[in-house]
Amino acid sequence: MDRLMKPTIYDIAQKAGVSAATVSNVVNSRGRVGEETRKKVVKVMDELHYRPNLAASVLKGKPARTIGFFVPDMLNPIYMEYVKYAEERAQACGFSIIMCSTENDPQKERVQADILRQKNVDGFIITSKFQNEQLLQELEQEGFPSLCLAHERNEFQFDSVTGDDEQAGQMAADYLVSLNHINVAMIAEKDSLSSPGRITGFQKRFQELGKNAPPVFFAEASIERAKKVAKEVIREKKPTALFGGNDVIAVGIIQAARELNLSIPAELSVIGLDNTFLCEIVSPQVTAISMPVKKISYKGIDLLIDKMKSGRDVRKAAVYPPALVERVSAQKRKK
Amino acid sequence: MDRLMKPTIYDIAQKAGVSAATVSNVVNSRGRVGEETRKKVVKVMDELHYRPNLAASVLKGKPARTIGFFVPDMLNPIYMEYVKYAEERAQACGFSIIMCSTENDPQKERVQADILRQKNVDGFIITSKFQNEQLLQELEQEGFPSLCLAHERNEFQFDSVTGDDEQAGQMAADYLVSLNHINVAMIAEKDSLSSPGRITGFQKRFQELGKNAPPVFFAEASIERAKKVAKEVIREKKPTALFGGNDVIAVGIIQAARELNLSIPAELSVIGLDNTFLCEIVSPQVTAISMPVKKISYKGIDLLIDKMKSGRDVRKAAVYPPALVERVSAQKRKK
DNA sequence: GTGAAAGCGCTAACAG
DNA sequence: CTGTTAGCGCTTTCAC
Repeated sequence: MDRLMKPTIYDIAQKAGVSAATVSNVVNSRGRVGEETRKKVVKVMDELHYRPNLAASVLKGKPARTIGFFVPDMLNPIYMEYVKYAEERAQACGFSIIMCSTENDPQKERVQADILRQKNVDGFIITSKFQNEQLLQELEQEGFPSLCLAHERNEFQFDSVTGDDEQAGQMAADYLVSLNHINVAMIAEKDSLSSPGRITGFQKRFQELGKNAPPVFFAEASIERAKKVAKEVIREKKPTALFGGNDVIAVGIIQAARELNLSIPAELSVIGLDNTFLCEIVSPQVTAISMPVKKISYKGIDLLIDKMKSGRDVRKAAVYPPALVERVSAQKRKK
Repeated sequence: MDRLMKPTIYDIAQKAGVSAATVSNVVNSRGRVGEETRKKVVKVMDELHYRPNLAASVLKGKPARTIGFFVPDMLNPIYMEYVKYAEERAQACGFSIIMCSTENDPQKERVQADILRQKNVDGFIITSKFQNEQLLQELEQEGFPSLCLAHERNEFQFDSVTGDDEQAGQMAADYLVSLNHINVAMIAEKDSLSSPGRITGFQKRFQELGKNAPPVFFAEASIERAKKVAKEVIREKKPTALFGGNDVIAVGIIQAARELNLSIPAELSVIGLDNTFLCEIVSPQVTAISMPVKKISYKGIDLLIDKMKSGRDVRKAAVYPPALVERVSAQKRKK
């Protein structure tokens, strides 16, 4: 064996005086190998710093132990959190995560999905509505293991793991009502698959409690945009409380209030949804309905791996309940 | 060809009436292929939705077009920004990024590095001091393409791309001095490889300007920890201005001031370093010395790819100058 | 300009 | 319990 080449199974076999098959068996703890031989082989592998070449076993049809993870925007705190925990869990399960930022561009989605599949990635996790419906259809048809994280696509057979958006909306409503707020509005993220549930839950709950359903306004997922919309809403509706459909929007509301010299929570109560680290960074700190991001990510990885291994074709969907995290951005309405 | 199997070059070759070698040549635009044949082959590839299997070509020794990206903590905004731009650039260059969160654990560093190399990753980008020095030595010895992003390791031969930490510290000093602040302190990140340069630049500049070098205190890289240290410093030193060695620390200072009922910038000026999105989220928005994160990431990817392709062994290091971004957290000292 | 053939490193029957 | 063998899909001389 050339001293510069990485050792192969054959080098190990030769040096240990066994066959390549035996080495392979040792590496994969498969087949019956005598304890003697096993030890010997292990010893040689250590000495030579043997590292199996995954490309070869992948070529033979074994899994690449790699997952493609698609996000529209890596700098959005909510996606960062999903990524973080997904990677954490994947690592624990012996998988790696390839990041793919798509910018919501169907073209990029397609190109990256193709590349990842050339790389024999075992499955995809998709964290926001893919723009490329045709791609989704192909994935479904081929039965390529894919999972929707933090959103659902009922038209497709993909597994999904989400927080309960409707319940989250409901909880926000309950909380605001318990604080005596009547003149309330919601600013929801435009084009988000989470928004409909959150809106429905919020409005329905108000009605169930015998109040008018609060109006809903829309903003894109950026603090800047949300701030702009919030300013308009505040000026026109003069609400005593505002519900941000996600944390980024809640932060936009906070900034709008500041620029309008409205004090929070004295003059305006604000409640967010997701409970990312943003809530603790801004001031005042934001009361929010918390989505169990870590649990969702972990379960997403688990379900996807399960799907890859079992090859099951029945769809699985997990939904986790949100929870209220009280901080200081909302208070009882002053008489 | 089985209708369920992914097509191989042989399937393409057969259907196009040529040999596998020719198909390979077409795929890689290599060798001489007649225009006629080329078109025909391309057509068949399209029809069959042919997607080359990277595992096979990697096995043959071609690059996997994948980079391993190590971060200690994905939720730290500065790393998120580095990842974001690195991925963006890598994508443009036809590479993918595998994320690896190490939590500064030498054991994890080792395990993940081994796994990535089994996966035939072409190179590593390391964003903070690896704890596992032995691993670094091995990488260096084997000439495995690796690059230090946003820090340097002069003991090793790795390429590096950084912002100029010393100059950044200097600029912070200049700015604070220009604002008439004399009673100043710095809170730097403990155990960060960026801190020494930032500290040196900051202190030296004060001395060059004929002032006393401001004292430096240390905090770990978390808002919580920084806040705690900041409170102590404020109580004991009663500074008129505080320099946060990075944005996370600056935010900790802001929160400390708030809890101490000190108004910023009226009673305390604060300046951060890095200029991540955090600076715009907190209030008041933070004046900061900005590191050109995007440029650094882009260059890091470019250098690493260059290194992989050229196999050069001379070390390259790029350093980018910081810039002052004025916001509202610092102002002229009141008489 | 195109094809035949060997082999990258590993796996999985199947023999022995 | 261990070895032989035949590929996985692609690349790359080297003939033709």
